[in-house]
Amino acid sequence: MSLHKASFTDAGSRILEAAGEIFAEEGFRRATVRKICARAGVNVSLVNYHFGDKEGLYLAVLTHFRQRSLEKHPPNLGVDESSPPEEKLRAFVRSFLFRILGQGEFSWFGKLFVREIMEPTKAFDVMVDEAIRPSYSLLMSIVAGVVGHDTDEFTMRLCTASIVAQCLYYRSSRSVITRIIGRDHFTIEEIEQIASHITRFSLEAMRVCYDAEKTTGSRNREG
Amino acid sequence: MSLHKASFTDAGSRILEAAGEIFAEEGFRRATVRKICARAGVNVSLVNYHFGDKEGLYLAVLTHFRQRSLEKHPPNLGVDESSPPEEKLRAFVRSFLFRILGQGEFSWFGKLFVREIMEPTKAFDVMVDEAIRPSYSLLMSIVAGVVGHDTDEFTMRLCTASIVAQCLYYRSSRSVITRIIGRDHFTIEEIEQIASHITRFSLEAMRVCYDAEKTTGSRNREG
DNA sequence: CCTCATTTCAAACACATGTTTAAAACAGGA
DNA sequence: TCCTGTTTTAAACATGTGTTTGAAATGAGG
Repeated sequence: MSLHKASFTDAGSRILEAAGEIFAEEGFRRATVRKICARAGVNVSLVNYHFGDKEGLYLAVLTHFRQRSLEKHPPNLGVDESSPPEEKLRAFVRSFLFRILGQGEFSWFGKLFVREIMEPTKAFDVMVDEAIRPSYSLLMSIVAGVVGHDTDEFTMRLCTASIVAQCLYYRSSRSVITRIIGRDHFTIEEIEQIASHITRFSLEAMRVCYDAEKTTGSRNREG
Repeated sequence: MSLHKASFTDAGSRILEAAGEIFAEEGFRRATVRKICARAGVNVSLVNYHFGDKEGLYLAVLTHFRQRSLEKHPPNLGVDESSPPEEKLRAFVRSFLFRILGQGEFSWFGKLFVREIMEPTKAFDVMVDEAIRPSYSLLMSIVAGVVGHDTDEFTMRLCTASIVAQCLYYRSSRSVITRIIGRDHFTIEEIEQIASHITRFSLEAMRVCYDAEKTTGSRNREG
């Protein structure tokens, strides 16, 4: 309160707040500075005064809301280094889904994360270094724990891709999901269900497909 | 030849050809009629003369290239109604991937298909009726064949989503894939490998997760 | 060769949108 | 109160882009 809310009273912060929501909702290109400033209740020229240009504002939004997202949904909440890979995978998928499917400011960075993958902007390099590559690395290490660290890299990449793909789908393809369920957002229970499905689906697939193929039964099968 | 190539000598058809490529590459919004007309080598005003407006051109492109795509990569090539669901799934995934990852005019509709899901335009309704819903229905019937027709609909939707998601990923997330493999297109061999992975991954996942669940009867979705 | 409908073109128009500008409002200190 | 630097504002500006327009080119029929 003392810092977060109070800091959103001056123009720069109000713009940041409005921009976070609108960029997340409509993407960098579709979002107009006029709409952002209208929502912030300030004059259009203030984004140039405070952030240089529209792109500067976008970068400021990214760095500002990254913290919020990660501190709310840490990528491995509730697990430690010694946890079995099944637990780690479940934690990863859950955290990832809540970060991109949640509502409010804690989800804005996640939504921008997905947007940047689907339609990169000039901030793509920054996003890769700060968020995309770390996420993929973490997931790939979890995958390695499931299929065995001696599995060839190409196979691990395919598995990692399959898991990320399933998560991204529920955000990037929400147009067709909206058609089916009639809403454009998920309840917490639905997100949990989706997380469970993706975890279980992927875990069993990896075990049967790749783990078994190598050592044929030497690996653990709990869960 | 008599019809296809010859028809691309007049202005309208040259525009259609150029628009197919540019819309597929850049999407409806980013694509400019000036760029399309420049590539077609005609005056800007001709898209309005022949197609009414930019949107009319887009619709014409969709209906025109849909045939091309489907006749080149039929959704169940090489299988018939009596084939086992595994074969059907493999055929579906292969066909789907080639339609969206291939090169040249046969892939343009597939790429527009993906774009329309990621960022719908006014043509979304048409796309849903003519392509998206048929694809999902076909895949869901295949899924039903794998997990059993008495599986509850929600579970089948989750599995269908997991499969579609993996396919869409390789088109919609090509920005990060390009970062990894250094190219922005796939060879035929790579597409075949991806198709094999997705098929096997999904098949085993569905068998272990849900087919088994039915026979043992007790497994359920936990939180 | 002339006529007229169709097609094509260069130019202009309309509008949205990012940015700049010059003046006004404001805030803190002497 | 006055001064000065900062912040905010309304208006104008620059540019990209879809569309329209009026004239020129084209081509089939007589």
